[in-house]
Amino acid sequence: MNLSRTYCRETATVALGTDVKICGWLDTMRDHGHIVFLHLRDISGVVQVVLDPESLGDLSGFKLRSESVLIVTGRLRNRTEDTVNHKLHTGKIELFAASLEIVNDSETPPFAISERDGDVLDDVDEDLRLRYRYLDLRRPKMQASLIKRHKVTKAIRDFLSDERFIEVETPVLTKSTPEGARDYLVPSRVHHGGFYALPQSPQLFKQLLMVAGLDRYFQIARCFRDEDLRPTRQPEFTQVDLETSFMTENEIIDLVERLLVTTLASVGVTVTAPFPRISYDDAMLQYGNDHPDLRYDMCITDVTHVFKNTQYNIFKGIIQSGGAIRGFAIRGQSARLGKNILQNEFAKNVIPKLGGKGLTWMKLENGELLSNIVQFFSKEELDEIVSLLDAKDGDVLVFVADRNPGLVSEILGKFRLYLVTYLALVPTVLFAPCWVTDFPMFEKSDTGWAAMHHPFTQPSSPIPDSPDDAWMSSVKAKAYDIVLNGVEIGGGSIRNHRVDQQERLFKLLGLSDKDIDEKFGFFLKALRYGAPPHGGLALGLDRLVSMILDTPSIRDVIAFPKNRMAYCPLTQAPDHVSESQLTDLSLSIVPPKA
RNA sequence: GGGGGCGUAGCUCAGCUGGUUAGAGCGCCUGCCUGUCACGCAGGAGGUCGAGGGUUCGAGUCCCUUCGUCCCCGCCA
Repeated sequence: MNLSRTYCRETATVALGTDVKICGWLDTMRDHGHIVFLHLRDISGVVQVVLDPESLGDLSGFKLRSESVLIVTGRLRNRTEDTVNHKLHTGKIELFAASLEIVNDSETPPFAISERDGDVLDDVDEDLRLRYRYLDLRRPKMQASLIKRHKVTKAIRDFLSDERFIEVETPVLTKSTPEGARDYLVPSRVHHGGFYALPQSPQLFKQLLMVAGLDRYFQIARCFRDEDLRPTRQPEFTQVDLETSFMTENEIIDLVERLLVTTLASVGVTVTAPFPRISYDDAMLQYGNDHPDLRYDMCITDVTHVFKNTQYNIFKGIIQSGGAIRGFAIRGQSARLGKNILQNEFAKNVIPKLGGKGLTWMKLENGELLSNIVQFFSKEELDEIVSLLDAKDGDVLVFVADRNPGLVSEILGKFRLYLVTYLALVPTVLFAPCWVTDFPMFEKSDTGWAAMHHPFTQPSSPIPDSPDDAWMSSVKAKAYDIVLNGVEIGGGSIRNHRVDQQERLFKLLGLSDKDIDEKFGFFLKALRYGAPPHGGLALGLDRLVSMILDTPSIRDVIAFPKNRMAYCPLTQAPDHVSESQLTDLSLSIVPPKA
């Protein structure tokens, strides 16, 4: 029989009585002595194979072990009604084996690969999974993740290609530039003492492509940053990097919204454009951070003015010293949040850990505000609070007051997210994207002013000849972040296409003429040759896919990730290199400082 | 860089205020079994309790050091 291969899952749709050949791994086996049932697994799924001495002879000749590689031919037949497996896609049929070839044996794997009855085996130690990643990736769940990632990537490529974007590769060996994250460095053999840097992003190259007139560029680009890792951070990660000429901030936002709507739809996730837009200032006030999770309400409201003339001394003192009072409503949780929890757990325990001094809480029941301190407030004050927070019976109102207004929102923002977990709140929608806009252009650092987004971003107004601190601290950037479910999944900006503005900006950021020339001379030169207005954005592909699949870490959507220590347990990289390699590079290893 | 959790059989874990020979489930090995699908039944192997040191008559358990790993903060234009 010279049969072509059929994938396991597809045997369900092949006509009964057909002879087929399937290839894959031995998933599970049920040996009844004179008859053997086994599940054969390939990337498509699982199908039951029947081994019967009638057709195969003495079965004891087969050394069958889990994860052995088998090629089986035979005839597809119906199962009898009482032997149908409803949990299996191919559960109505089975393959009656005519031949069985054990193509390769397998040692007993260190952890289970079969998902059998839908078992999820994610609780195996991650280090072990990474050490045997090729086995981990054999698990159907992990394969499904990589397949979904592929679909997302393909949808992105298709969409952008249809929108006249051109995919261009940029160098991985490039030049180290100041600011930003720590670079990964690659020593040069040919250029004694010289180092390449791996790109933190293709930022400068994509801008040069705009100068080149490519008009619309994109790349599924690997980026590298040598910083400490997190569940959402790997030393190398993938960005959907794009840049356009002659487009405004609004046009880019619209384009990226359509990109995300289309891409997410391709994997069954629905989001509707336009996405809400929140200014940086509003986000900081209402959610306490610049990446608000809009799946939940509990929006923070400033109520400072309500208590201008309050008799409550704590509030009075804080207002008099320039502080703020803010709060939010926890909807319909009055019954679950007793006085004991609110006072002894939240006010005395949780809020102090978040950096707050205390928590004022009130419950609205039968149209009346109840709390341990309600008697200190006037009826007008209480009525106004109810109105401002749109409080209803069953709501719990919580307030934090502090002399530092920024801290108030920060604490409440953290408390809000704490409550989501504590109360196991159900999100109003599964996927809640939003834009955060109007970022400050600059932020204070230890050494002076730093660019909040990056030093190629255009300020919302031209840089004056000699800007003062008031201008520096108030000017906004033409920068925008895209946030999904409280995670920043991308960000971008309109860039400086005018060389005078870009030079001025570098100087404001404290770069010397020499630094500017050495690090960015080539780039500034390019801007002098007819650089068009341009701007773009980069999306974190790993984060996006991780959110779609709701995995705890982006490691789960990367085929071969590094562990928390930026180490690869599979290949054992990084590793020492030979003396001769070091000699070629004129390097020597200095012992670490004690 | 700071803080926290974890480390006991191949895997996931239990092991109390320190006390005989360290257990369970799954997996693995052997045998039996003709309709199972988390097959079943009978038997078996498998442990330097991460490592080193200390306290103690006695340490998986307490203390110190160290290694590994995960999480939070710093950091991440």
